[in-house]
Amino acid sequence: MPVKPPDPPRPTDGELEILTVLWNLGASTVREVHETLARRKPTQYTTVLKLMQIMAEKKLVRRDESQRAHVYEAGRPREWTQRQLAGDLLQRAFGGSAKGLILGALSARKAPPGELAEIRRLLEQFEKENQ
Amino acid sequence: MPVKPPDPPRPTDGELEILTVLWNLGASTVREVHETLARRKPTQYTTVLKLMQIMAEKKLVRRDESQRAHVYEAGRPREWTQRQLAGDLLQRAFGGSAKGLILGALSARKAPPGELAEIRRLLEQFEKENQ
DNA sequence: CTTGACTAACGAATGTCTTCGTAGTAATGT
DNA sequence: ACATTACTACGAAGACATTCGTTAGTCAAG
Repeated sequence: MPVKPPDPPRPTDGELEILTVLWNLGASTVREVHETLARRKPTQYTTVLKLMQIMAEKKLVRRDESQRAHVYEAGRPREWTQRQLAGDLLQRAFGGSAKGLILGALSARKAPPGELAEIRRLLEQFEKENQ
Repeated sequence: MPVKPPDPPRPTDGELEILTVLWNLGASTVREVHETLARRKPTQYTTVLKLMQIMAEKKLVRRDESQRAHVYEAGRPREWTQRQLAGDLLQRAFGGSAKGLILGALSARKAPPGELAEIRRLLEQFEKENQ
């Protein structure tokens, strides 16, 4: 019987920033991630390195050590992690009420009308699936 | 010129559980919060007390010390905190895309058709306001 | 062969979150 | 008055999270 690998834990704030870079760039070295991150805020190279090493232990990223400069890749696709995070907040802060979470999101940042229309289409999609 | 009180920080997981109890019960003593919490998971009284004391320092809760058993109250209404948390996750994990967050939430937990209809009404409301 | 650049690894310091034991104090009952 | 109960306050321990300095290995150029 195959053993199912356990889900990696919820990423911390710092870890999520690195994952975002990896999702945007694809598999990258520490140097590439550091360069991207350092553009937005001052960060030491070894800080990024250490964080990514820990993330590898936690299985938040995969590491390819075949090259001298190890190549890191996000362990889960962006959508999977986003679903986890949304579901987690949904339970912890909204008692499972998707309506509450959506109201909170829309109140926090007024979405432009174009996006609202997209969201409406998304919703119709879900209603169709669930009928 | 009046000084605006700074926003309290994002509550941690444990703090959010306590806030949820306070929002449900209204102003309460540590004992009341502990009793409610202990029903769901084993927790020491002093653990809850300590957490609530720290939350008072952080202004996450207000404390009325006029009675021997201090009375605590959530520092911000539930909706305000929910909006903060939703907005925070929106920025950190979804690059500000409300559509992404909503997709994540709906994928994480299939909402019943009744709730989907409510969400659609909510959306129409927002489209009306934004036109 | 030596030097310098690049990289991983490690250890330590600091801060935060969570938990719990202990002490002191006020209220209550006998 | 004394013991018991109900609180608050405090300190410390353990687990993470974050940051950074230092060391050591590898490689290429001079």
